[in-house]
Amino acid sequence: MRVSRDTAEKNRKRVVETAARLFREQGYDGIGVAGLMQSAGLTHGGFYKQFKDKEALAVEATEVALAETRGRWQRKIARDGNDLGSLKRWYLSTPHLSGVGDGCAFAALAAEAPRHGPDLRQAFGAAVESYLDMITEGEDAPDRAEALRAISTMVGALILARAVEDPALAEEILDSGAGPATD
Amino acid sequence: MRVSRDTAEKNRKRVVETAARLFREQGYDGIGVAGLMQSAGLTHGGFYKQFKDKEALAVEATEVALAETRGRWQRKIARDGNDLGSLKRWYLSTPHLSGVGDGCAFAALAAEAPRHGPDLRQAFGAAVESYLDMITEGEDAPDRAEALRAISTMVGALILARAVEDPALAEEILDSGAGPATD
DNA sequence: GCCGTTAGATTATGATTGTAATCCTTATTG
DNA sequence: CAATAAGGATTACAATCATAATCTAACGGC
Repeated sequence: MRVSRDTAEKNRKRVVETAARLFREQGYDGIGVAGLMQSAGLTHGGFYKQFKDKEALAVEATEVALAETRGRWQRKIARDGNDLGSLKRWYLSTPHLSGVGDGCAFAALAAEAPRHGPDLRQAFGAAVESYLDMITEGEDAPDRAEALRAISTMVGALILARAVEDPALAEEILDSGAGPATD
Repeated sequence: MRVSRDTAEKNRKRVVETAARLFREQGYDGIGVAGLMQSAGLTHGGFYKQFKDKEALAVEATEVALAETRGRWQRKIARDGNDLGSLKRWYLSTPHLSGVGDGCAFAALAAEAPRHGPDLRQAFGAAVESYLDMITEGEDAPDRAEALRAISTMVGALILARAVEDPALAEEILDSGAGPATD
C-alpha cells in the first residue's frame, strides 16, 4: 500500500542504513536484496522503486558507512587533537575487533571495491581525501604522507587482526599497529 | 568417466590452484562451485568427490594462495635481505595494483575471513606467523612488532590503493606506505 | 582378463539470486 | 471531492547457488 511522502523517505533511509550495516557484516555479495529489505522491515517488491539496482544501493550504503565512520574520527580528533599515535591507539582497540557492522567502513568493505563499478570506487576515493583533510588540518598537523601511512597501517592491522583465529595474535597485531608513538 | 590416479590428483590440484586465483579475483562469494570447476576444465559433478564442501576448498585454496605469496616474499628477501623499507617498496609497486589474482593473498582475501569458519581463519593466522618467522630471522633482523606493523601497512595501503578510482591517489597511497626508510 | 572401485559427467534438487510486472491501496494534487 | 500518482505487497521470472544421486567408463589389483 501507499505511504506518506516522509514515511517513504524514512523507509528509504532505513534501507540504506540497514544496508550500511549488513554489507559491512556480510559483504556486498553476502546479503541479497530480499534479505536487505526484510531486515529493514519491508518486502523486496518495492526495492526497484527506490533504487536503480543493487549496485546503486551499495554505493549509497557505502557512502553512509564511510560518513558514519568519518563522524567518529571527527569526534575523536575534536576531543584529543590530531595526534596520529593517539588516533592509532584509539582505532586499534579490542572493541573494534568485533562489531564489524558499525566499525570502520574501510576495513570492512574496501577490499571488495576493486570488483565494483567506478561510482563505488569514487566513494572510497572521496572518503580517503576527506579523512585526509580532517587529519591534516590545523597547526603542527601531520602531513599527507604521514597521515596516509597511518590510515593504511590502521586499516591493514584491523583487517589482519580480524582475520586470524588466535585472539592473542590478534591482540598482538593491534598493539604492533598502534606502534611506537611517532609515525 | 574415470581417470588415472595421478591424473585425478592433477585435476584436484588444478581445481585448488584455479580457486586460489578466482577467489582472489572475485571473492569467496563471487564465484560458485560450477564456475570454479568449469574454469578448471571440469564439470561440477565431481566436485564433492574431492572436497567436503565449498568451504573446504576455500581453506585449501587460501592456503595455496598464502603459500604462493609467501614464496615470492621469500625469494625477494633471499635476494635483498630482510630490510623492511626495501620490502615495502617492492610490495607497494604499481604492478601489484592490478593482478589481484596472483597478488598478495592477505590483501585480496583477509577482509572476508571473519565471515568464515575457524579453519580458514587458522590458515590466515598460521600464515601471519610464518611470514613473521621469515622476516625476523637472521642477524639485525626487525623485531616482531616492527615486522607486524610493516605487514599491516603494506596490506592496508594496497587495499586502499586498489579501492580508489583515481590512479594518482592510488599511487600516492602506495608511495606513502613505502614511506620514510625506517620503520 | 575380469571386477570392484572410483573420477568425472549428467542430471536433479530446492533454495536463493537480481530484476521486474502487476496489483492494491492510499497520499497527494488539482 | 475526484483524479492521478506512487509506495509497497504479491507474485513471477530465469539464472545461479550449493549439494547430491545416478550413471558410465576406465583404472588398479587380482
